[in-house]
Amino acid sequence: MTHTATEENYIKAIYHLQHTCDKVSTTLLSAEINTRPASVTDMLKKLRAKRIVHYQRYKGFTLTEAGNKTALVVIRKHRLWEYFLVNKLGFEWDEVHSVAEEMEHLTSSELIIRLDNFLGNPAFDPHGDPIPDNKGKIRTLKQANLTALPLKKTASVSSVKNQSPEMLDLLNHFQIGIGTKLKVNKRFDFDGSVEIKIDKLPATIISKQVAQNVFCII
Amino acid sequence: MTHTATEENYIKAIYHLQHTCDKVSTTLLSAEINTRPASVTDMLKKLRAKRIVHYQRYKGFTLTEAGNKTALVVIRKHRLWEYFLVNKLGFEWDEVHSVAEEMEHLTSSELIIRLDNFLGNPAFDPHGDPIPDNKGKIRTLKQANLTALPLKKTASVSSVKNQSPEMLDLLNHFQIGIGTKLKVNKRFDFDGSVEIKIDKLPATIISKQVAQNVFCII
DNA sequence: AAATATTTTTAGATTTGTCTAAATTTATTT
DNA sequence: AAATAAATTTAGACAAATCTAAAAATATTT
Repeated sequence: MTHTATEENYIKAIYHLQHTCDKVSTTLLSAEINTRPASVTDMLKKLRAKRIVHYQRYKGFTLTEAGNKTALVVIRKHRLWEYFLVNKLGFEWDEVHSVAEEMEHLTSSELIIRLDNFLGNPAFDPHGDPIPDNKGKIRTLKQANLTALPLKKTASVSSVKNQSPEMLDLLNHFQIGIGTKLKVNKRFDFDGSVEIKIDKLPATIISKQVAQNVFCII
Repeated sequence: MTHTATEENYIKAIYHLQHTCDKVSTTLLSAEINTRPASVTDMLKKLRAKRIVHYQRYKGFTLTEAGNKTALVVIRKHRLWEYFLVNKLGFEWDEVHSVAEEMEHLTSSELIIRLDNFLGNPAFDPHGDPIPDNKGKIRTLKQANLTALPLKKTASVSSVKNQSPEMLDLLNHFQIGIGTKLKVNKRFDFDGSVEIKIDKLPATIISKQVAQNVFCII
């Protein structure tokens, strides 16, 4: 069964919200996709008719098995295109999201198979988020942010939670990117800041706010 | 000003039809884009309001200067994506049209600038059709098909008019592609067929129908 | 538990692009 | 030039996705 771009956006949004709260509410989803609650209700009826969501009026909703599968296909496409945009076309991290948002709705499945091969079947997108494989399987990593990492052990940066331009700007300044090897020397209880050391660079201190957003493989 | 994907399809279709007949009719366009004449009339009113077409009821229509510009942007995008699909993702000629048909409506202009550079600013797509540059300029070639080419002079295949899978199949069989060097040895008046010679291959005869579709730089 | 507030849904309207059927205009025959 | 045929447009309807305003259900407060 095929879905419109709008339906796909709803499905993807529900998928993401389900990972923060197990049953999604109308208002929450409406805020996520910038529509009015009434519009969400209308769409939910449509998605229920297509057996994409479990939904009872006034009771919230979740994706069905089919809905989950669809969400993973869309997320796969989104992340593969992000990888393409950054690694082939030279975009920066923070510029690719809105472009990939459009590209994820291209319908050709042959296109995605070939794109995936062209890119070398990447497992993670430029922000470190895992790319579902063509069966919908996600390779997850055990990760910890810089406030939780064991001290004095070299670790590799694997993802960054806040992906805003401001964050990118700061990380560029510290010369931190996905794959950067670093270790945490010390944590300061006063303000939660941490001192980090990257090979060949002088040790620096980064704020708690940043440390909470930078994740490493453990 | 921005246009919907549907509007872009109308604009592109009008552009192409204008190159076969200088004023386009409702029925002709409706056949081209598989809609009913009534739908075309509706869209023409919208495009006229946007100053994309010159249109008087019952009198046919043509693109305005702005309409032409828009058409060239869409065609540029279409052909760049076709180039990408064939030369980077390994699609065959005849498979790319419908995929590019979707990709041409991606809206990011930054994307197209970067794509163009990534591909090496190609001047011709995989079918030999010229790719308008970012100012809308088309580099045209003086071309002649195999029924009109001077005899015994080596020429380079530059484009193919009919781009169906069946044509591709036949051309693959003759080992003719864009850029192939060949010469016409002889034309047969009886059926209009022509004998061609490609370096290192035995001479072969191709039908008039094929010869009319294969164009070379002269 | 009653009153109030919040959330969710319904009802009805709007926009985009399409359709059919009927009316109008233009073109072609006789 | 009248009659017929073909092309084009209008009128009215429909589906998708949205909205506002009002009604209904659920949650929270007192």
